[in-house]
Amino acid sequence: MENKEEAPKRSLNFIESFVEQDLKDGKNDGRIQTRFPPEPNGYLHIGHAKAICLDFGIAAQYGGICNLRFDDTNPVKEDVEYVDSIQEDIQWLGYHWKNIYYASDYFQQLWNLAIQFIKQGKAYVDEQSAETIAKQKGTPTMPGIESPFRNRSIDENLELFNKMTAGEIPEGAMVLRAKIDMASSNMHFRDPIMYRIITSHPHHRTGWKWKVYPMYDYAHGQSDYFEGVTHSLCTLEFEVHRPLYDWFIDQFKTSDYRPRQTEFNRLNLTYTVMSKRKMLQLVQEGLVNGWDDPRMPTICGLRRRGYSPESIHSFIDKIGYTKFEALNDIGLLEHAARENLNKTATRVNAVLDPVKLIITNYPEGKVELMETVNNPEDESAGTREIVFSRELYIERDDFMEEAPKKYFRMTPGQEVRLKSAYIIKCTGFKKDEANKLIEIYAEYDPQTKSGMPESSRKVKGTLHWVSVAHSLPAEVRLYDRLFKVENPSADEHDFRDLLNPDSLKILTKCYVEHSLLNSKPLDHFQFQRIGYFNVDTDSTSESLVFNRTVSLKDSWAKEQLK
RNA sequence: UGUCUUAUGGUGUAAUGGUAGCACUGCAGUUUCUGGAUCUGCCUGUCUAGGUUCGAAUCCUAGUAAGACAACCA
Repeated sequence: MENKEEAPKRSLNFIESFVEQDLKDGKNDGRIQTRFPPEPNGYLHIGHAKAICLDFGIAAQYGGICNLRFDDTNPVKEDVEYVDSIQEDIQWLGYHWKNIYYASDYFQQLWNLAIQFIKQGKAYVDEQSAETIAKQKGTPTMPGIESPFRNRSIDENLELFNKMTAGEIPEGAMVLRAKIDMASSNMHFRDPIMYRIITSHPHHRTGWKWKVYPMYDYAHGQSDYFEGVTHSLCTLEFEVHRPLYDWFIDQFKTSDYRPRQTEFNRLNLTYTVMSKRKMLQLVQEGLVNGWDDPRMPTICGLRRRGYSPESIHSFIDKIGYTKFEALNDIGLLEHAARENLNKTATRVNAVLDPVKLIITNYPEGKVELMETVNNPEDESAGTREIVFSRELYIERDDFMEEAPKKYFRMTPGQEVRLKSAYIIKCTGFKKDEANKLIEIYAEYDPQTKSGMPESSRKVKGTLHWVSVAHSLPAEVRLYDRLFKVENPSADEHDFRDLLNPDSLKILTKCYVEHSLLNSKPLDHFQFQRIGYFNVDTDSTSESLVFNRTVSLKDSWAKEQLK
């Protein structure tokens, strides 16, 4: 008899439930197809990662496909620069699209369909100004009024739309509008604009070919339809667009197939901003050092900061998908990073704020190779050797002239362990005229080398260290949250006034162990007792630069706050 | 004086009419050659009022609060 333990059933989120129900109902011949539809007008951020995980994840989970489709219907804002970075970021996250499409692939098809709308009396050319059209639109609580051009003849509409298309009409002079209902309680039904004229900018793919460009509401749903998308997943703010999404498709669909739009909550993170506009401002005004500044919530920023794709997945998995507009604690993202890096990062020694420690009874000129484990959480990571000598650097924080009772580190008369080396006892120290500590003295016990029986002696504190003569100088960049307040977007002040002045501290006089000489940009490490760090893209073997991804939890720091 | 949507511990999220659970945070302890990690325990919750039901976080009604919608942006 097998005693099979029932697999713990992970509960489905509401979108998975919809998909499973659709599958059960046999909709769309049992096909599952999604798409990730970024506009190539900016860099992807962690909010997009949430959408990416859902779009690609649902497809993978239910044996469907997910395409990447660039929603490139506004040449004024879009650029190939973004097309490339978006692809790179998606791949870095570990996803593979079935096809790459562009909304611009459908320009002709969309245009043909627009002609059909005109011929059916469902669209008309309006030649009022943008201001007039806006005014006539009414407000959410007041109905709009109809355009005087609303009822012109089909022939006239056809002729004018052709002129628009041919570039004979100046930008802004005319638009094509769907003829729906100016009194609808849904603003989007008040004769939405389908096409506008843009002659001032070339499109990044079609050049100067088109003079008219479709608007989102018309282009997006129809592109979904043309592609065979079954589940069109987007964020909550598109909820009010859904009836229009459905309306357009109802006007021309010829079979049972139809894409279904479902909205989920977007990702909001504490202590940061996620809006493209604000991020662009931070970059353009030099408040951060570019889109990939490790403090930015962009995918490239997180990558450079040292977040792994796994930790991002894990984070997104933890926050879930609902219809509740939440504000997620960035602490959870940091937790996900620690959880992942704890299992994977090689432990190394780095001293960020060095002070010299001299082992007075250790022979001058002698060196020993000490074996140390690369990762106690992963035996397969193996061991390596590090160099021990008479003169070491330790952390300035790890010494106190007069220490409180709970201080387990170096203080005169107290024993500490040097990680992977010897137990030592502090015998003295030296200060300069300015009363600044410059040297610490200690004696080692030769019988306590790691691995020897005496080394199992109980010692409260263990310190990390590097050998003065064998360590490498390095620059270390310490990052903290970008903003001082939890929710900068909800604050009454300008978000730029809320930036955390201490979000970046650059330490230039650090020493790291010699093995880091061979490290490559983006390699992850744990600097023992300090935190998780990775090699910055600025780093070279002549001049090492590390970024702090996230600190280790520090219960001593907490203790001190009491 | 509109339409749509949402409301479960400090935060996020489950429970699909039947014991309100999980994760993060916090606190206490265990353990440790990282004051890390591990392990254990604890604190804290169904917006309000009615109704339906043997039974409601869940269904209904009404409130309250929050969000979205009035770009020739997506």
